[in-house]
Amino acid sequence: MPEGHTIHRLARDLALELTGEKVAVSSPSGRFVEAGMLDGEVVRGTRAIGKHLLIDFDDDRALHIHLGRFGKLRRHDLPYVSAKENARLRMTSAKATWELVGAIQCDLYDKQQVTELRERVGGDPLAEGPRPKASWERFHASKRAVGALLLDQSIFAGIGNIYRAEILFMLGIDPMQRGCDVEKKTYDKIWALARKLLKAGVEANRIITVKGATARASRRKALHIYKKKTCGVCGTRVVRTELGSRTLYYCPTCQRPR
DNA sequence: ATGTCATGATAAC
DNA sequence: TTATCCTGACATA
Repeated sequence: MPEGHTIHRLARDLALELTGEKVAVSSPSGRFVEAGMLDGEVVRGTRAIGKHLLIDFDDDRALHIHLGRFGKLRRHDLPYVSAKENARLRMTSAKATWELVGAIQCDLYDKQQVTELRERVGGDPLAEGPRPKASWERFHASKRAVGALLLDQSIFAGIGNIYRAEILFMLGIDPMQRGCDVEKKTYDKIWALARKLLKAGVEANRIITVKGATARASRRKALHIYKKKTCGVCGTRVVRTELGSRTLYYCPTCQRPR
């Protein structure tokens, strides 16, 4: 299930099996109407921008996918024969078949739409190079709670609900603190930790934030605070609340207001 | 069989 | 703020 790390990992894995390949593209469910326009075309490459996945074709066209909360892009060995016809997208190269189910978006973008996507989505901690200034500016100008800002994709593209909880806990930040009251130094720490954790997430292909937790660790052992009952550091009962219209878990002792 | 919950985002009020 | 879209796993009955 997808936060930014999942999408970046998919971009990497898909590239291995699709780039330079002529692909058969169809829409078994019929809900990706433009599938036929890509059928038989050659994939030029793949990219992740925050939680958005782009699969590039000729003429600056790109297949744009956003998994939302439920979406999955599943890989199948060849030959793949499906009993179910619920996939919105099926894409087969000489190496594998990939099927898309449950996504919130799957459409064909032209160059202009890709540009608009880039403008709409903010700095991605997993992107190379310096982070965009606009990220801090938006953050610093906001009266909204930090806990809400971490989910704002125009500020931190790729962070989702689990990473939000883990980052705030690991840095001891009160989720209710207003963005405009957060020091630059703290913001920098958030960014750096997001990058580190998301990178680890890409490698493990899952979210692991506890140092030393193995790739097979249970969720309980892999995470600090998300869905926990008590704080592993101080034993305080973890607060479960709603912030930014998502469930937030935090420790009122370790993440005390300041 | 039915209910609940989930790592997301947007349009409409 | 809310309603809505997307699917599946698991719990409960």
